[in-house]
Amino acid sequence: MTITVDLVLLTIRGGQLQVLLIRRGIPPFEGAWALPGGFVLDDEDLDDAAARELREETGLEPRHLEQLATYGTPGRDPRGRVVTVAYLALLPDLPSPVAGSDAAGAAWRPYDDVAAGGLAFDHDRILRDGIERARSKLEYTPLAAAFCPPEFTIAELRGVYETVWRTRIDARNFHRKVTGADGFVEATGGTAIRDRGRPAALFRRGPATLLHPPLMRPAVGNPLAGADDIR
Amino acid sequence: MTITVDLVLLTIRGGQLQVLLIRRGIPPFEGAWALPGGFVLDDEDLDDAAARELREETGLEPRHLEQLATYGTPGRDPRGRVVTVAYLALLPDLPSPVAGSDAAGAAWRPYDDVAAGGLAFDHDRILRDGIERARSKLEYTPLAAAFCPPEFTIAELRGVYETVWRTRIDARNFHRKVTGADGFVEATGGTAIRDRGRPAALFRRGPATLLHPPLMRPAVGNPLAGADDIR
DNA sequence: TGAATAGTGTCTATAAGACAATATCGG
DNA sequence: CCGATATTGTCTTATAGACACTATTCA
Repeated sequence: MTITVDLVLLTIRGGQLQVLLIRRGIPPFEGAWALPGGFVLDDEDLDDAAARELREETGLEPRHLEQLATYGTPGRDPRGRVVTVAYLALLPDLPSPVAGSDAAGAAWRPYDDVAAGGLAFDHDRILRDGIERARSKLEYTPLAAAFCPPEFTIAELRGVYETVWRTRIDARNFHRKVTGADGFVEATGGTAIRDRGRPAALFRRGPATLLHPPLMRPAVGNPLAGADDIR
Repeated sequence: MTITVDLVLLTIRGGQLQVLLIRRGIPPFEGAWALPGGFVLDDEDLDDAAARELREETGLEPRHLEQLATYGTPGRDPRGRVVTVAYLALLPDLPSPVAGSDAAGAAWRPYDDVAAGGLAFDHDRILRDGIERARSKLEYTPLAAAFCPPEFTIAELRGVYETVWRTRIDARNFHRKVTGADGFVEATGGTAIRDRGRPAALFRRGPATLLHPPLMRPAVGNPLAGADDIR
């Protein structure tokens, strides 16, 4: 059997959640969009393979990279039995769209434009699982900062939540909650004027890795949503 | 490369969290304890392979079986490059310890006796990850019922939390919270006398798959615990 | 000054946790 | 009745969310 890694690379650009996709130049699924990925080398750890792919596609060192899940349904790749280990990475808005990419057809695509389906292989499902992982991890980890540059304002951090969760959050309560949560963010002392209005204090990510208590997104209508038993 | 599945099978017996282990009869790690597992067949989905192993080891149909993570560090198996997809299953206390097992040396072992280490391959780490997954999923899913028989009392459900979390929970507040959470448990109408005292009402698992709000274990001292970035 | 954004204070509804009180069994 | 466990109720405190208010900038 063959082992590959596939990457769900997410960022926020222009107020939209975007995902890095590659336009396939060869069959199968020629011309279709796919998640970036590649083969795991013979003597390479899975995490290292994912980090290497990330470097090759974006020219970036991993900031947050975590294993998502593994997909191995027979027939998912028409060329033969391929098991893929999917990884999720969250990136700040990059200066150049895809710096240093070795894939000619790489592009950031708004998730909303892609969510309807049409990706190669089983990448629609992998992408959906990655989005859901990101959404839920914002609740109980300080991961939202991974979408931000090293120094950011509370309003920018709030924008991450609003974009990923597709909700509107009260700026004042959010400010109190985030600055009050132990180890979530640390003031740098600096300030910045992002738009009009009073300058905002700058923060960097704090040392916490878990939020107690979590920042909860509003309850999701019915309590039966989100089944995640055996796939 | 070779693909295997390994199972972290957890149950609660005698007030202890226990894990199903197999004593290895052949090298490598001959004589050591290991997680049950086996090869993924050429035309078999990963989830199906895990379910098949579960049946072979316990004679049971899966009640709760979920993918845990995938481990593929070169050298983790001295025989060659083997990538293993680990699964987590939660089982009620079984009548016969390991009914229908095809592995002669299978046994339930208290997690506390095994947590110190000594398992074959990288199974110490896989087991630890499985335990942590179970602990955290009790918070925001109704999964604790997977440790119980089809009908159970609230006190038994509370015992699951107390055992897995190693905490003591106020029986009265727990009762109110669990019976009040929408879709967590449903009264069957029956009652049962488990020990001395007033008979307890029997419940079965409800339709909810997520708890809103979650049942939180007490905050874990420092906020830096629980890192789970790239491994 | 006025518009705009940042940040603080206050109030209220809700939930969590402590714990009293009542219910129902076996002996 | 007594001891034990189940279940309900009450009280206190903490937190979430709504929203008034103040602060600081640019135009």
